[in-house]
Amino acid sequence: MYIVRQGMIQPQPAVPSMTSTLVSPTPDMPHARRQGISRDDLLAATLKLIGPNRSLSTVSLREVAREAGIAPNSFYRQFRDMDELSIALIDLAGSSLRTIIGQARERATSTERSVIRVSVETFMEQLRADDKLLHVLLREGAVGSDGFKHAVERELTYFEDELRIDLIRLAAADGATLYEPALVAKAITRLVFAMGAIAIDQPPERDPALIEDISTMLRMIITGSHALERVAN
Amino acid sequence: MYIVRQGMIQPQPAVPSMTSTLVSPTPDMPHARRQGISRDDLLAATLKLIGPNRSLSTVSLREVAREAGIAPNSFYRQFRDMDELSIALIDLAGSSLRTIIGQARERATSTERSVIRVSVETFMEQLRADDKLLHVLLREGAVGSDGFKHAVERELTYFEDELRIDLIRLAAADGATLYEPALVAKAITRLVFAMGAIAIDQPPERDPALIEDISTMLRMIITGSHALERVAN
DNA sequence: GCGGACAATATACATGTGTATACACGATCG
DNA sequence: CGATCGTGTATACACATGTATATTGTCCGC
Repeated sequence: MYIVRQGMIQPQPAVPSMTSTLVSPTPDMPHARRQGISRDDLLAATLKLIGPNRSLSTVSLREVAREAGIAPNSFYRQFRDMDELSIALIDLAGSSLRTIIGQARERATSTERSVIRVSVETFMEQLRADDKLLHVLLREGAVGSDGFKHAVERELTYFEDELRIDLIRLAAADGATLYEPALVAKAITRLVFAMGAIAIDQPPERDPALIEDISTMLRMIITGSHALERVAN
Repeated sequence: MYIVRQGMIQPQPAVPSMTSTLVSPTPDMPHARRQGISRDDLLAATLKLIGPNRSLSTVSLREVAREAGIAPNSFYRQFRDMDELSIALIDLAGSSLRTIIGQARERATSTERSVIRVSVETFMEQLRADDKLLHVLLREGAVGSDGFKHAVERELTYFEDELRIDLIRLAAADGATLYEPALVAKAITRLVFAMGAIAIDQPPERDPALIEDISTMLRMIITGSHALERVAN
C-alpha cells in the first residue's frame, strides 16, 4: 500500500484516517459493502505519478486509475474528476505541512534565529520526504483551474497567518516590534516556497548550502523589518 | 499578425527581428523560397493560447498549428516539438524582460529606493501587457521537461546577476556596502516573481497596493542586508 | 437461502493527439 | 523551358483520453 509518516495516509485502516476534514467527509455509511478502493488510495496513486517533470494538470484520470489498480470508471465513485482530486491533494498537503512545521516551531521556541533555522530545516526535510506531498504545493501554484489555484492560495495564506502570529510572539519575547508583520510573513512564505522549488530540482547534496542561504535571506527580512520599525518611530 | 512593443515579435519583416539569438539562428539561407509561416508566428500563436489556466505543457502541437493557421505537420519545419518551442518562448520572454527592466533602471538611477520602486512598477506593467510574455516566466518555472526548467532557471539567473551588479553599484553610490549581495539579488528576484504570480490572478485594481507591498518587502531585504553588513564588521 | 442493492468491471465510442507517408505547388537555376 | 528542390498540405494510423452504457460479482437483510 502506501505509508506516509505522520499518519497522513494510513496503510488502510478501513476508515481513512485523521487529516481528513475532506477525505471521506461522509463516514456515516451504514456498513460499507466492500470498500475496495478509497479516496486516499487514489491520492496516494496520484502522488506516485507526479514527478519532477509531471504536474497535476498533466496527470490523467486513467493513469491514476491504472496506478491504483482499478477500472477507469471506478474513479468516479470517489471524485467527480481530476480537478476535485487535485484540490483534495492540495488541501491534504497544506494541512500536513502546517502540522509538521507547527510541531517544529514548538520544539524550538527559543530565540528568533533558531526558530527560523529549525523551520527551514524541517521544510527541506519534508521536501526530501518520499511522500512528495510538498511537491504538490511547490509546483502547482501557478497552473490549473481556478478552484485549483484558489486551493493552493488558501493553503499558503493559512501558512502565512500562522507564521505572522509566531513572528509577533517571538519579537515580543525579544522586547522588539516588527514592522508590518503581515508583509514579513508573506515575504518569508513566498520566498521559502520559491526557494523550495529550486531545491527540489537540485541534488540533495546542496541542501545544507541552500538551508544556509534561505536562513540568511530570512534573517535579512526580519532584521530589515526591525530596522524599519525603528525608523518609523 | 502579432505586434509586440519593443520589437520582440515584429509584424513580419521578412527576416525575423532582433531579440533573436535563437529565433532563426541560420539567416544564411540563399533566398528563402516562400516563407509562409515563421518561428515567430508560432511563438505568437502559442502566447495566445496560454491563459490564466493553461500552462505551456498543456498546449498541444496541433492547437498551436490550428491557431497559427497551418497544417499540423508544418509545425515540424520550425520546431522539433513543443518542448523546443517552449524553450524558445522562455528565452524570448527572459531576454525581453531583462531589456525592459534594464531600461527602467537606467531611467531612474537616482536613489536606491526610487530604483526599486520604478523597477517594481515596470515589472507590474509588463505583467499587464497584452503579450503575456511575462506570464510564461511566472508560471512555467516549476513544471515541464528538464530543458524546459533549465531555460527558466537560466533566465532568472541572468536576471539575478544584473540585479546584483546594480545593487552593488547603488550601495557604493550611497557609501554603503551590502551583506551577501548575491543572496540579496536572489531573494529579491524570487520574491518578485512569486508575488508576480499572485498578482497575475488578481484584478488589476489591486496592482497599486501590491506594488506598495512588494516595494516594502524589498526595502526590508535591502535594509536588512545593510544592517547585517554592519553587524558583521 | 435468496432477492436486491451496490461496488467494481467490461465494453464501447467519439474525440484529440503525435507523427509517417505521399502529394501539390511555386520559385530557382541550369 | 524543364528539372529540381524547398515548403506546405492531405490523408492516414495507432494510441490515449473522458465518459456512457451494460454487466458482473459480492455482501446484506430478510
